[in-house]
Amino acid sequence: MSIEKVAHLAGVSKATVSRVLNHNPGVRPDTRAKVLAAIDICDYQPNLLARQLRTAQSHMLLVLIPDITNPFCSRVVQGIEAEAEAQGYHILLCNSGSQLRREAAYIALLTGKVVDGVITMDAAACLQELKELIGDAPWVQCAEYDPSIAASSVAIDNKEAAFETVCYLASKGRRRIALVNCDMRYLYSHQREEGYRNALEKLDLNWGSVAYAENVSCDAGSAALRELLMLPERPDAVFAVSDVLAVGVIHAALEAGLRVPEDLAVVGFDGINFTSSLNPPLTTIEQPMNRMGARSVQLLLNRIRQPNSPVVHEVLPWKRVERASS
Amino acid sequence: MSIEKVAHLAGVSKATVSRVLNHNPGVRPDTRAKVLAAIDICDYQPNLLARQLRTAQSHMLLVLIPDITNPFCSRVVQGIEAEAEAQGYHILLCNSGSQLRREAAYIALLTGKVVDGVITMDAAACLQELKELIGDAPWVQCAEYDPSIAASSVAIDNKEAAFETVCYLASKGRRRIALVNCDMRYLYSHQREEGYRNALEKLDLNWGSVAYAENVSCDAGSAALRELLMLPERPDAVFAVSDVLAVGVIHAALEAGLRVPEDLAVVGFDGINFTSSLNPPLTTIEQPMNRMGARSVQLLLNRIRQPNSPVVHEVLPWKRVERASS
DNA sequence: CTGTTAGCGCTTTCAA
DNA sequence: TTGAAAGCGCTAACAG
Repeated sequence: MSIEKVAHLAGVSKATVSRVLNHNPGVRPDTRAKVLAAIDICDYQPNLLARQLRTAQSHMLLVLIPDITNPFCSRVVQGIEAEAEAQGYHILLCNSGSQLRREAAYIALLTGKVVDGVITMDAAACLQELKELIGDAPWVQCAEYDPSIAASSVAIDNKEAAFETVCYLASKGRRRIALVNCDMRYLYSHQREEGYRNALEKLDLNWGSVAYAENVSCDAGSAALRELLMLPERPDAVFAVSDVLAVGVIHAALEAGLRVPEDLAVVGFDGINFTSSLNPPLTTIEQPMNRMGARSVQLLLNRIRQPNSPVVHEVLPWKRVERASS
Repeated sequence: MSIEKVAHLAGVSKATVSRVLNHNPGVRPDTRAKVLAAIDICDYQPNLLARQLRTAQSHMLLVLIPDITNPFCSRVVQGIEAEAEAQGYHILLCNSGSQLRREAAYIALLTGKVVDGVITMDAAACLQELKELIGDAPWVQCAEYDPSIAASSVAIDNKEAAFETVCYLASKGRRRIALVNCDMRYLYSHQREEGYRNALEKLDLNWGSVAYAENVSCDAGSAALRELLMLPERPDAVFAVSDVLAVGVIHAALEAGLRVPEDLAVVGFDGINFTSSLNPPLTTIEQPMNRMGARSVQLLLNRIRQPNSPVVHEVLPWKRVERASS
């Protein structure tokens, strides 16, 4: 089932079979027909490895994600996959848990020519180490990026989104607005906290408080709220930097006998699917997850096709989705 | 940076470099040292494509999933990925949306030797078509399988789980137990419905009703409940074949002014993460998602390493997790 | 329009 | 213990 057998069967040379396979013009119709018939008759499947080795491109993209079970990540991956497929590329997934050892194993595939480029979603704090491994292979940083690294990025304006969210809550009459943040390895946690603080200042709100969740899970969100509820003056609104945390916040609030939104307004971040089916439905800042993924692929392919195309830092729009929780 | 350059630099032959690379015994220590030094000096990275072509194995596994944003799927993928990595394999992800065209493009990588085997999570109804494409390449069916296909499978006993769940609800005093099912392309939807009906019969419950959700989403779950609430006699319990549907059921129930569980008990299926942070927390039938993924990898590797090892249909245990919704 | 030939970079006999 | 040489299956000059 190699190209040579097909050539024999069709009574032509390997080169001609190759031409037919690659839709090369300049093959006489009847020759083409002979070849096609031979291919059909022996159910020939080209060995893609050999082709990739020869052409020095694999049409595969590596995607490094900290946690595929995080709904935000999986939606972005969906966008990546769809766009990659549309452009004739396949994706190789590494669910890294942000463990450098696992990532290194996958990045060896990059240097080993098994993939043509890489998209990362790792926390900004890991990016310098990744830089060491990736070198200057084609690379796009998605959602999280390190401004000092010369690789393109796709993200939203987190500072602005956070600023506007606090203003929104204030406009609803809230005066004690707390932030539920996660750990500071993420660029977004810095940026959203900065937006939060700027807004408090701008609005002359003298009450402010930040609780840090141990990780991005519902339980950690609940724990963060319980912490806030122990304050001498309780918050009347919570802005959580992720929907998953917000789910935990609402859960703990109801458990503590508070009404949402009457006693405590809650706003989340990301716009993952099921938040509209919570009780109450969650107000959130929606990120264009599919588009972030798709755009990352486009920038990466630009880079792959024209290695010295400029690095770009793309900022995509976000959107507030108002629901009953605020 | 080819193996040849390294050989030159070290003053040995390509073969020797290859031996060192593959930790082949029978290389004199000082020769090895020379080679290692040369590798280091020119920062050599082996071309994995060439190696794969030569050895005729890629150490890559293809994973076909209908929807990566479905939390059940992403948890299984997590298990697959972890086990694959532990065994020195990488995974290539196809988020197919159950579109045969997309799957075919990925399966070409199987026949094209880019991957060594495939794990599918597609609905049973698609499996015969996939069989055509996959032929007799190493294949494991995960969660969904077609008993008539000669490929191994990993799943739970859905009929039993559904049967027991209805008995459990009945033991809590429920008498009008409805089923919220999804479309019947899935094997599990048949099996769980069968278990449900068997239990009604066994328990002499003469009230029974099934609502079919259009797809596996919260909204579809809500719609299904609304349908059930229009019945002359309303259910006092709902068993949903997926947690995502159950979230929608609870949402619609509360919206309709019902109390959960007082007026309506709700049980879900799968055991995805955030259901314990709902209000009320969801009772569910937990599937061993990580383990299902991991076991699939093991069976697949058995098959890859010993092509005529027997086909096995593995049945894993499930577990009821009782929470406040029932 | 088609065939011949030379590799892509690696592993693996077979000899020495 | 090491080297020479063949070849995995394909594509891409270069001739004809």
